[in-house]
Amino acid sequence: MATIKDIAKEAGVSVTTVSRALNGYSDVSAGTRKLIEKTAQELNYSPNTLARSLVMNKSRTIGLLVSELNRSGAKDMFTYEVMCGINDSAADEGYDLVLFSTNTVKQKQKSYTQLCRERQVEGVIMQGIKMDDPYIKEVIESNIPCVFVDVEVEGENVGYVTTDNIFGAQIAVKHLINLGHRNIAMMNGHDQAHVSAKRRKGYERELIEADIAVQEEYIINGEFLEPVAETKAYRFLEKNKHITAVFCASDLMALGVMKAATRLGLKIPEDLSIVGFDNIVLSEYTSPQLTTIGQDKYQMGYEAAKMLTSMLTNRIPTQKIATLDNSLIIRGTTAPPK
Amino acid sequence: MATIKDIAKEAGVSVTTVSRALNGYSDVSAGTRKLIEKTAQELNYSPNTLARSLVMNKSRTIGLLVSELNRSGAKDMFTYEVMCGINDSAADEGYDLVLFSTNTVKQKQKSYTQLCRERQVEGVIMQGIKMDDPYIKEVIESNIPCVFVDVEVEGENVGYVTTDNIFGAQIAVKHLINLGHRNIAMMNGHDQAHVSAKRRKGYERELIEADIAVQEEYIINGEFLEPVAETKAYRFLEKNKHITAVFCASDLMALGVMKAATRLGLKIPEDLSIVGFDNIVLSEYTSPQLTTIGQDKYQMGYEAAKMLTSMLTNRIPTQKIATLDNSLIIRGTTAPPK
DNA sequence: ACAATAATCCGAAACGTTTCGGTATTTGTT
DNA sequence: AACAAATACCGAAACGTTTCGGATTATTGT
Repeated sequence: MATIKDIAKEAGVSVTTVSRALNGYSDVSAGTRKLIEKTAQELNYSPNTLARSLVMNKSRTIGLLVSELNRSGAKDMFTYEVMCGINDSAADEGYDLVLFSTNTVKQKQKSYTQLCRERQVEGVIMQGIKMDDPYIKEVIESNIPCVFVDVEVEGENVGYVTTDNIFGAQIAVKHLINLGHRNIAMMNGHDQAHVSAKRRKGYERELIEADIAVQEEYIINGEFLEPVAETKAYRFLEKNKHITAVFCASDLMALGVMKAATRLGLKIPEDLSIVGFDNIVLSEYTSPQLTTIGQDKYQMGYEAAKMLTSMLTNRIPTQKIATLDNSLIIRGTTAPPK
Repeated sequence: MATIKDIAKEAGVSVTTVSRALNGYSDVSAGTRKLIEKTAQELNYSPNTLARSLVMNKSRTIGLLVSELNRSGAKDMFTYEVMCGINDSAADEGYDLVLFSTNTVKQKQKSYTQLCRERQVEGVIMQGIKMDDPYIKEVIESNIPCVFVDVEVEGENVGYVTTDNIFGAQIAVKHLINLGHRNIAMMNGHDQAHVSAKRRKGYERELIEADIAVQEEYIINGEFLEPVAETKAYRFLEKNKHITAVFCASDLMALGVMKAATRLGLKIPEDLSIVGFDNIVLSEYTSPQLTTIGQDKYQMGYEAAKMLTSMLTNRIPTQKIATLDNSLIIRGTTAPPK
């Protein structure tokens, strides 16, 4: 509980000098600096960041806003891995991380700007937020720097990091086409996810390139949820026996499709090929192992935090978009059609 | 950026009155309160928590110290799920959460007390820390309230939440014995984990109860890591063909054992029964699905945060130990021996 | 009508820092 | 020797809040 005052008194100097000595300013002699450092050590001093932040108007804190940070995120470890990256990067740059967990209820009570100002964060990273979330508009209007993960929003102080979702979807579908598939369905996420639109575009683009007609009814909305995907896939596959492959916008939904296929007595990959998206941990443990599009979630988090901190420190305009690579990981759920 | 001063000026009252009005004190008339609230609204005021914390000497912030918050935690979602519980509970009580991620390198540079004081946290929750971690001693000595997850440490301001690890291990082993197994090995975690000692004790106790001799060489150290468990299990099972079951101190290690068994041509569960511990998400996706001891990780987190906040608010001594239930989840990796 | 009490309000200090502007001392220059 | 410049230090204000003690006015009981 020793303060800078205590040190000043003990060392017989002013608080100004203590502050300047401890912060490495040049206008303090080597002798007094040594003395001050010694007494600081003795008194077991550690600075009060609150006071510092207050006067400097800089908290060196960034907010991490995860929409619905909850157990359902436990299956795809997406959130967690991104968070690890953010955490490491923030630590590297000397920023603290404070967790904002909101849900729709809380959002109604408190505006985004209020939330940020109350907790005095310098910037925020947003993850898992839907495109129609009211916070997005607020973020763009506010002058608090923000970077989104997997939502393509831009603005004066707003950037995002994502992977090339169109490309990812294209290589997934191309893989299926190369294997000889022609009747390829898509299990997409809900409409309000940015990645859904992109992945769908990639799917369609690749089909057109191979001269395969895009059939609206082959695109199913699985809401990014495993059970929903399973139910929808069951009904769909039951009716559409000619479908030989399905591209899923997420691994989790792919798991649902696999379950549905199994229930229908379809052998994977002989009767039905499946490719997912995300390369979640689980995808290696299904049998057969899931063919999927891999993206480096940790790196996404790392880049997001890096972008934000650079926005915070530089006045020169920072790169506000980062598109990371993704790649096809061929495993056991894809094979030529019979 | 409106402050309490701006409101005072605008409303024509003193800052004292504004503060007291906004904080619901009684010595302000209904009229002025209305006025102040209105102008606060108009100026889009939000309080500066830094200033508040500084003067009140309360930050309403709790630190979450996760040792090595990194990608390796991605497989068992343990950390993540506990965190969700902590987060929810902290939010319920009106506390903010700041992430401390440390590793052994950083710990050498900065003491625990320094870390806490710098970030002005009122208390901390520790997770995934080893028994020989130097921070533990510091925690007990310091007067900063702390609760551990899965480490049984007690002190004036220190509590912990865990599940009944001895009991869990006992019901796991009892299940194997009831199936008819007699030669049961144990894949334990590293010595520095508190849960290792407990689970081992449960294992031994149950064997003794069934009049089976405890063989030291049947207890293997898999370091809580899947690849280590796999290697060790391979060597062990190769030499000890009479072993018909192995109890693992974690699901992750159980996965390793399963892989080793498969490589040795052992059929699960016909040739080898396996039971894990934790009930991680993955355990449902192996084939066959893993029989394991389930514990509610979310609840552990929730209880931990609840305990901490109650320590923080009450001066009356709080319950400092919480032991949660766990239960046997029978799935596909256990069967009678041939 | 008068004191006692209640109801409202406010000034100023405090929390622990940083930093602007300034002063005193020493050194360097001619 | 006189002056400029560099060096080492410090006082006080500022950041935005809370809160103690007091001050002013209105209400009450007799």
